[in-house]
Amino acid sequence: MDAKTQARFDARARVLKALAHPSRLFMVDVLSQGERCVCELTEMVGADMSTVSKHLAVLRAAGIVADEKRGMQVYYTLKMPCVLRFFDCVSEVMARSAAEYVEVASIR
Amino acid sequence: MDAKTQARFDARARVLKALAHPSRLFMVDVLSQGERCVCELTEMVGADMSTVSKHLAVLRAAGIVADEKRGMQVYYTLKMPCVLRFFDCVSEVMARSAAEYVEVASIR
DNA sequence: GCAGTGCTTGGCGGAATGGCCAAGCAGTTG
DNA sequence: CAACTGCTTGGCCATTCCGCCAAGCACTGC
Repeated sequence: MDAKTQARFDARARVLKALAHPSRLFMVDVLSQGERCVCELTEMVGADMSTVSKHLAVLRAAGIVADEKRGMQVYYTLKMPCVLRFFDCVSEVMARSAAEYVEVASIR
Repeated sequence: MDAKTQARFDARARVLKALAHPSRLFMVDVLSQGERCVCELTEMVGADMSTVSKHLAVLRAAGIVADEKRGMQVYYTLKMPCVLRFFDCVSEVMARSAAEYVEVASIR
């Protein structure tokens, strides 16, 4: 794997890492339906606001969401709706994995 | 976020986490062109075989690849070709991120 | 200005991840 | 059986991630 190839896969992995957390996936899902302020997302996720803010910073750094301050609130929007397509594939993987778990369980 | 929703996003995150590493993405890419034994992948990735083996175990646990022992070698195959679709979207994210980096750099 | 709200950042402890080396294990070959 | 190959597993260390609390910062309103 040469340096150029390495760099390309590093970049891809960075985006996937940004998405690879349940709370962040949930927020992306919520934001696909429209912008939300941090307070709303905090409420929905059910974690400390500082935690949610840091998750949003991760998504922002990856270019997946953008923030805009309006008045006292900061609104986040989904910049990469195409990431939603991930879910279709992931669901497929999940369905098979679940089936295998059942299979393994029944063997035991 | 109720327990059921939590479980769904946990499951999705698990698959994304399995993919969120440069070496693992590279191996998925290689496997999309056909099966490979661990020794070949080790050679291509350029890491210790034990490291590669552990990465493959992560992909296998997520249901993304499958292994089959034939003779002295273990061959891995891609079970979820749909994960390749991720890359199109990731490329798009990368292109925009790169553009922003340039922008930020030029401002400095 | 000062108190209050909304958000971000710093910091800390605990958990998970990733890499290598070494040891173990299965299958092959002499 | 003994030596060898291909792979996996255990263990260790360094690094990163993740959650909360506390502090700081920006804007609003009294």
